[in-house]
Amino acid sequence: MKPPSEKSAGRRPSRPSYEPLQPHEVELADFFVRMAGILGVPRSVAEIYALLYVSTGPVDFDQIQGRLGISKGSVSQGLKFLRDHEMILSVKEPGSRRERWQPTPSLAASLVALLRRQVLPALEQAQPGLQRVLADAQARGSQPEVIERLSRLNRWNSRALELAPLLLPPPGA
Amino acid sequence: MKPPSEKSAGRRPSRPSYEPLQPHEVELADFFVRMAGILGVPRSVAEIYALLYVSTGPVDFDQIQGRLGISKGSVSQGLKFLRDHEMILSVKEPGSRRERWQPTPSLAASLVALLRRQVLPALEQAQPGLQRVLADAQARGSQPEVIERLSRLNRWNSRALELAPLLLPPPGA
DNA sequence: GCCTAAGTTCAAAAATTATTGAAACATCAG
DNA sequence: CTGATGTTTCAATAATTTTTGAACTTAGGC
Repeated sequence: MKPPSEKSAGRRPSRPSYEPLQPHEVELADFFVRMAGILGVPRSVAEIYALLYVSTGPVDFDQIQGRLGISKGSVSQGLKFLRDHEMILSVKEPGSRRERWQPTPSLAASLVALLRRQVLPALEQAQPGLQRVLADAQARGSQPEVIERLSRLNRWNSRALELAPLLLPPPGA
Repeated sequence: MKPPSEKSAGRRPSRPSYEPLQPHEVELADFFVRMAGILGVPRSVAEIYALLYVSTGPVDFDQIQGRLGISKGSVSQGLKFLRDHEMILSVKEPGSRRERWQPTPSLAASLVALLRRQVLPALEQAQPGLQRVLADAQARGSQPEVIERLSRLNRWNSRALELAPLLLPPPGA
């Protein structure tokens, strides 16, 4: 069933070959890839997460690279992304420099952190601009309909910013 | 204030020139572009929407093209997208074939429709696959931790599908 | 019924985004 | 310390997405 080119003897595999994803793993990866796509997260990142998610224990760098068949660079960047968004954790074995990765306990929390990072800065940065746009429209006596639209947009933005800390509590809260 | 190359006489402008966006309009467009980016909606589409959103009355094809300085093709595709997602409405003047566009009353509803179209199909399509992944993991006796993760994912997916019609009511409801 | 203004289509070009891989860097076991 | 292992960096390339524009279609005014 498995190709016979694994190891020549009962020796430590100096460059172990890794199995490609099993069908059931591919299925899950596809799901994550698709969901990630909606948020603009690259395929390779979603695949890495999926692999950790279905894996029984923590997975190390080389396993990720080998099983997914992607480059070192991609693995490194992917792990960085997932780390930055607090979606994975590393566990270190004693006498080894190697890090092994596993998903954080709550996928929900991870997604929230992800959204937070994308949406909040946009809302914050937009705030003064939106107010100016509204003031502008009022000053130039635009149609009430337009004023109304812009007011509503401003109210939403403010409310979103107020609610944000409640719904999407930052890491240290 | 305005450039003197507008029209040579009091004649009908055979190819009218359109003003580029005003600073306050640019500001709003930037906001929409950024938000749209999060959902993977192209810049030109967001710009078109922003233009309609700040404009006092319905805007026609040529005005959109002229003021945004983009191609016919982009305008056509952008309007198609916005139409398909029920984000804009056309009003037609009598004796003219020309359509004039304005945003639908509720931006919120528009966004909901947009999300619905992206997320729901993914959830629906994933359903059987996710169940299979879980069954698979159980059959092969994976670690309880993995089983637990996959179960939770399944429960979420199901719940999301149940809730979807309530939170994101389809057009005819 | 024509004929033309209004809009659509879609293949090619441009722009953007993701991935690779080789070189640089960092760390720690010995 | 030092050397090899493990990881990151980043310029170059590949893949993908968006935009363009010219050819085509359609609708409706005359």
